[in-house]
Amino acid sequence: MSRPAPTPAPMAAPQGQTCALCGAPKSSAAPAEFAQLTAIARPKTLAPGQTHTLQGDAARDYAAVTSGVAKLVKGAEDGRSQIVGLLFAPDFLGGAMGAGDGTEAPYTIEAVSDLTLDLFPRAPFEALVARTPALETRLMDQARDELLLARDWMVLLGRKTARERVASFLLHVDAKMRPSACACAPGFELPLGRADIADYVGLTIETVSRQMSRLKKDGVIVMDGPKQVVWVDTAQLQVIAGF
Amino acid sequence: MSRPAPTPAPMAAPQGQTCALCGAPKSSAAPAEFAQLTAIARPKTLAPGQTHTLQGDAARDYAAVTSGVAKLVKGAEDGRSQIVGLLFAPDFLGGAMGAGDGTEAPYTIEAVSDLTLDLFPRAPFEALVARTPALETRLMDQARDELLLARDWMVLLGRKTARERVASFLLHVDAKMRPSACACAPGFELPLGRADIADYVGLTIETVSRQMSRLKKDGVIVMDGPKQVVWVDTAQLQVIAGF
DNA sequence: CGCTTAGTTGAAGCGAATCAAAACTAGTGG
DNA sequence: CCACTAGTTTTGATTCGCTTCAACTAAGCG
Repeated sequence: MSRPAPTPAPMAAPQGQTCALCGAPKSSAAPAEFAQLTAIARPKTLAPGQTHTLQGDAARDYAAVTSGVAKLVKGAEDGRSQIVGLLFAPDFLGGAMGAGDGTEAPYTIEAVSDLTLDLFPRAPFEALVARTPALETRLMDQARDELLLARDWMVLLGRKTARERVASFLLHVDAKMRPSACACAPGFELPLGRADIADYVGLTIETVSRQMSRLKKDGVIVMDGPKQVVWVDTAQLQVIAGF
Repeated sequence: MSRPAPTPAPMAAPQGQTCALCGAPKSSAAPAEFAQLTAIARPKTLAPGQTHTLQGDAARDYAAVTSGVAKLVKGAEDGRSQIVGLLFAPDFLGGAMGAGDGTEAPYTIEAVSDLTLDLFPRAPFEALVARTPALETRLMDQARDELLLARDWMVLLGRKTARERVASFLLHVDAKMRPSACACAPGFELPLGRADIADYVGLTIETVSRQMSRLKKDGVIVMDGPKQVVWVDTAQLQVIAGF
């Protein structure tokens, strides 16, 4: 859980990303290799709750998150659903499409917060990748990172207690929302509501709430309202989160 | 769960794979593009329980399973462990190594049955991949398939009941062990013991055993001893396994 | 034949889900 | 600014499914 993520090179950063809290630039400029990406990018904006792709639809374009947070959701006809991944800027929606042409998308992509995407039409994107080895490498790296994260999450879902899951989740969001470059307050805003957290860690809303209350009571986290995390004892959380 | 897997081209097949049950050839000959792989392959044999790589070790070589079944295991210092993937011939151990050079392996690779591997030393393998686009594509496809499977398993671990998990597991093994080409008896041998099944589906040995007994009692599966599955009602299992 | 290991079955305990209701937050309009 | 409402979060009481603990059975092997 919570690998430090060795400063991921941004996939596409037309405008410089800035920290939502302190306004400091979040990532350095995109390497020259990726400049051509911006040429074929088409921007798209989504409000919270809106979906970009539905599970079962044909996958049309490739896409990258330029701001906000999106979730990948699976399952659900009888109400049960599981979030299989969260996407923060500047993540790329790589594995989000099925194999070859016209295969149906394996999960629904939904905006959690206000979300902006860069869409890359299939044909020109694949052509660009074919003649840009550096880009292909990045794609491969992202796929590997996603796989490692998915498997970490398998351990969480298969073997961890409710307390451990919530602690792990907080560490994960902390790492994603507060890059080392940003030196603002030692807290962050939760981009997800309790229902989404529950879907991500495989618990119910009530259990998540109870565990959050317990962490507050134990002084491991300090909050201001249900979404604003003012302070976290990272070391302590790591102990609680377990292996 | 249990996507039909559109006849995966074998990664490396020095000798033709044969069905463990009926001896029929399991997969067609390897495409010409992959012939050079066999040139750099070094075979390795492992007995059940032996490990190929330990979680935390430096990843040395790439590898492919040529026969038998291997498991990828995570976690474990306090006894809890989770199997994050099973490898059947002719699977490739792609995501099994960390990033770049000398990064530590993210999980332990252990033989479940008698296992034979083809090892590919890092340098020549990467050189070969760099000049063989078809191979690179195969690698990418495998990574994507593994990611999809890992996320299917996240749904299983996060949201399914014990009964659904065991049914899903049986379907998964059925699909892996009984390729459509093989027309032998409508059963298969479980390559894993109850303990490994439990680690894979996130339950305890006892619960797995109970659910298996229930499936037998309900007539959904017929067994001869604890490992030999004589017959399965695939359609019924799919209903039980849930979405 | 005893020993070991794997699997099955039973009884009791516990952690998370479920059911239910109160407290809080945010948005809207008087 | 405050009252009103809709949605979210928190808290409590109870239930249920899985785990835990424990005994027993079956198969492999010196």
